[in-house]
Amino acid sequence: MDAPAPDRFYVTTPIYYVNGTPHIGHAYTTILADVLTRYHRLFGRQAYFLTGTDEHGLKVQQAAEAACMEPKAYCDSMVGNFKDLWDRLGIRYDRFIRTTDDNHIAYVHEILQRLWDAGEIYSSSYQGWYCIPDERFWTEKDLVDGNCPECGREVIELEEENYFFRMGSYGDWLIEHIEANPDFIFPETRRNEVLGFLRRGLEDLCVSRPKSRLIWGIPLPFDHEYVTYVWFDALLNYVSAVEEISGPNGEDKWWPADLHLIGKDIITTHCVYWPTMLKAAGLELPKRIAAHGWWLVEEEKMSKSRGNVVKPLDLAEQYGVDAFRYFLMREMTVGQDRSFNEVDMVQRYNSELANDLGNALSRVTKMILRYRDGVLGQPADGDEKLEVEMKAIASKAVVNVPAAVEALQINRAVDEVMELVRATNRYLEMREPWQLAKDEQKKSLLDTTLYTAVESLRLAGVLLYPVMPEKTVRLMEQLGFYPDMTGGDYESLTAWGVLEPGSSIPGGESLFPRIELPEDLRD
RNA sequence: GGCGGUGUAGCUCAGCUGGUUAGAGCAGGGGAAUCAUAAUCCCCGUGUCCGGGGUUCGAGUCCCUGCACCGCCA
Repeated sequence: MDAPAPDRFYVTTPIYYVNGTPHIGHAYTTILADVLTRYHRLFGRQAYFLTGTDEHGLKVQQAAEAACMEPKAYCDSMVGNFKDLWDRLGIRYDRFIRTTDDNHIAYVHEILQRLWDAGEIYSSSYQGWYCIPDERFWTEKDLVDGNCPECGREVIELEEENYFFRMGSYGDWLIEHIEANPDFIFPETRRNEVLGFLRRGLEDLCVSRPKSRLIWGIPLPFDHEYVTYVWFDALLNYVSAVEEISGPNGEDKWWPADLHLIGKDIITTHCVYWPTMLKAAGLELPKRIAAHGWWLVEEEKMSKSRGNVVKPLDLAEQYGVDAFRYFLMREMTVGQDRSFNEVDMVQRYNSELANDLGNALSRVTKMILRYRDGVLGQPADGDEKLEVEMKAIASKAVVNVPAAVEALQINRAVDEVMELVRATNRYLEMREPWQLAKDEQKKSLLDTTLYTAVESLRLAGVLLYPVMPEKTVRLMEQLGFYPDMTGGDYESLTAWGVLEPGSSIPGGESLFPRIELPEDLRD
């Protein structure tokens, strides 16, 4: 599917179960979506970023009961946990969908009715072994010593009428689709897993729950004694959210999504259930589904001085949101697992953000202030070797960053920028502007040097903006550059020589002050 | 047990369709410089590229096999 880069980018996160407590996994997925959205806007595309909460299901029903609340009111009280966190993490989504939203419910009804009318859903009886605490059916052969294979607890035999979606009839079609579209599932290892799963044969999917077992759900439009299976409800959010803004004639069309970001735990629902549902409903399939890995959080040593276990999200408060975002994007290869710990984060911060980037900005702005009264000088016309090299490295980053982002290699994109930053420090050592400043004859070369360094850092700021939206804006401001980063004209933003000679370079406070590693983490 | 993946410097990892003396960042050692956030820059690696076979003029890179770890399924 080598389609040309679309001018629109629609990205989704999973909708998070409203009953849960947000943790680093949620934060990572959502930050990644935010970063991708900002990158695509920077590249000149329109972008739409959807996240939200999944609010139906037995656990919510029970938690609400325990709290003596109506389920919806309970959800209302919980949803802020996510929204507040996203605000604190600098995340700007375009829509926060809740599966209890009226228009979502209406859309789920519409699709269910369509599938029912088309004979894609049928009624049948189902017999199996049911684990009450896990809300799951098992077949006879699943059972371990007659108990639930997942939790080991007792199961009861249950037979009930239910509604089934003819998912099994789409197995071959889906295999063909995945084979014909190598990018459909990312990374490849997950793609192989899904293919392996499908080749073992696909069964129909139970899409209903009798109200005797579950009340808190979307009623089936054709049988009010049942509610919709939560996943069937939840998955449809990706379409329902943008369906309502598509305009009367679909002129503002966002579906199909360009990218569903998911964790590796929900691959089957997204890579099997979801495409077959869409196919049966006559809707287009998402362009790509990317499953990322986990942040493995080590059990931090309990320490007297700290008193309790450090949670990753606390580090965002402690060291700054942008530093936290930087670390997550910098360290994680999308698709793989990664361990998270504070020492690594502090070291990465100090070495790359404080020593390399922050210090480069500091030395350059202070030299301009000191040698040139804060005014950017005129670079020489003719390019000498060092300047030619500097520009080549910069334009390499300008080219490689979009390619890396496109390939979901955010860590590589960041590395490209850091190479530019390191090259800037190297360049300064070669030119030694502090020596040039001592000699009136070398005034012109001094100006050229400072200008070249400023432009390099400005570009680094532009290219890192999606990862660190707040810090990079301050970086650019310190260089007297005040672009509108919400839209984006990539070419003009990243063109060499955007800053006018004679413009003032305000400088400012240290962007990334060095961090002292807390006592109890040193060794 | 079946399918898939991974195994490269102390650490984290790059190495596309096989081709010059196997690379980067970090950490470590030495030096230079002093504009800067005691930051920066330069120099320093005899690594069994997991082991063993094989294909090839030539393999970290392909094939077979063994081991270890991981994932999905059972």
